[in-house]
Amino acid sequence: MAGIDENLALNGDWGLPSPSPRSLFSRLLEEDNNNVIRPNSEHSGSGRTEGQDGDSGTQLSDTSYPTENKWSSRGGLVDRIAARTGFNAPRLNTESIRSTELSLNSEIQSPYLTIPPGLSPTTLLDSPVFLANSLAQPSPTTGKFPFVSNGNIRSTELSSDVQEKSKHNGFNDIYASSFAFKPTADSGPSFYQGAGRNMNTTTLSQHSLHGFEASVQSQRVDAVNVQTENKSSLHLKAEFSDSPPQKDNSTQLEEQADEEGEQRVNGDSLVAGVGGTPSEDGYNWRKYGQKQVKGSEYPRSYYKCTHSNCPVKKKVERSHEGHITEIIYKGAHNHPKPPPSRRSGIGSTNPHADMQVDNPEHGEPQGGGGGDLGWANVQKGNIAGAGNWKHDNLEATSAVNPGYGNQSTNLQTQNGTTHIDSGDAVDRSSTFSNEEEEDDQGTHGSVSLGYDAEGDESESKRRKLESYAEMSGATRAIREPRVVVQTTSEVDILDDGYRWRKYGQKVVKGNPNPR
DNA sequence: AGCCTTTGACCAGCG
DNA sequence: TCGCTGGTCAAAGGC
Repeated sequence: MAGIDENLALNGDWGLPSPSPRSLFSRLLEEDNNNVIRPNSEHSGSGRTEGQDGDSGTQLSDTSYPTENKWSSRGGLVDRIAARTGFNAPRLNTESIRSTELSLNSEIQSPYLTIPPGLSPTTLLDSPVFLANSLAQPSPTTGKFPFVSNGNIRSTELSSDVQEKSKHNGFNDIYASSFAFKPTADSGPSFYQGAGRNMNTTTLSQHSLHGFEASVQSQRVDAVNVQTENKSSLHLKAEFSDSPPQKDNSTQLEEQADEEGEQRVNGDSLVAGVGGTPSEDGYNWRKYGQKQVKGSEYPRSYYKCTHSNCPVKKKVERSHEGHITEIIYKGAHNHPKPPPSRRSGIGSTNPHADMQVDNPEHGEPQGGGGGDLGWANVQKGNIAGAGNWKHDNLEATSAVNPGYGNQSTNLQTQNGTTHIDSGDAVDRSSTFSNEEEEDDQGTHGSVSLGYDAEGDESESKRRKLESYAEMSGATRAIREPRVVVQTTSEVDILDDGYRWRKYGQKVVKGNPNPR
């Protein structure tokens, strides 16, 4: 939506804006700002922190040179846009991170991303995107998990919470350690390791979202995709923190494949678990249909929550291998999670379940809402929304849990990269990905997911799938230590808490995207 | 016996 | 109006 337009505008940035119109730029910038803000304002009203906005504004004013201005003010945004459009996403300097990280954590050594102290997960969270998300609702995507029931979680809170909770929640780990991809993983790792395939996305219910709808659509991550809704956050955590993207361990991979999770880990995961098996996400699902969807490589399964009167449905696409490539949740549960005991054993084994259970709140959000029935998809969701899915509701695809709240987020991590898409209508999605993905996702990125979706759901899916496939494939193996953050929206992650000024752009050989 | 999955058919929306 | 596509229904069968 607006985001897209904005993006477009931003895109213009990539190219040199015609010099002529400073005013034009400024205007664009302003618009962008507005847009950026908008999402928040629109959705939640909470938008970014004033500071950010204000800053941007100042910068804008400052920018006498269009290009610089843009960058200065929105470098991040631009990048994001670029990312969306397919341009490279800004990269985080992992080196610095590593160093710091290393000092902190020996394990983190992995070439993968680690978030340096300077960059705290918090900052990331704080990033506009996250903020939005946070504002919106806690979601894995946002990085804010619904630890807080309401979801009004601020990055700061999150960060703090995360840290504190990290122990409890994988999610925390994610942030905290987060983004540190360890090759080894170990431990938890299974999540990641796997390689993930993709996870799913979860969507936040926008309605709930105040503003942010972050939906992440499917992300394919080699490493892991995590889609989570509120609850799913847990999954995310696990994935992130735990999973070393690369790793792969075949077993892990498989597990991951299940990725989703944590649940899967034990259970079957994703497939079975999250998506497939209902229970894995803590809820009981009944499959009521399966169909090959055009544009989708894999058949889509339709599930309904077996709880009486619970309107929640989910669509799960699984690869032949059984890995879930995409999960879309529709609606919010209007009931607490059933005891794990039930079938799949999900409960018992599933961390998710536990988590969820533990965090009823998470679940509830939606529920509270009573659920919104609408699909919250970021991916397709809104966009599609027009079509199949309702706007109001977000369609979220989450690999993990659809829990209550419609929040959905997808985290995809590819081998080394993690994509986080949050798709709100607005876009607050950010993706961390390897370059490879960038391409695809760039366009797609969170953007693609949500936004792209606007254009084509199918495409977004395809992209996802493709990327996914790619990820799983060779790409995975090849990881670069670097982390690319793609932000779909202006607001996004670029804002890593730091302000960036673009001081140059160059086409690098071998890289279609200007650097 | 109950629940779930499978699968073909039906329906609705959209171009 | 037709065709395409996605979502849902419901019978049959399995666990």
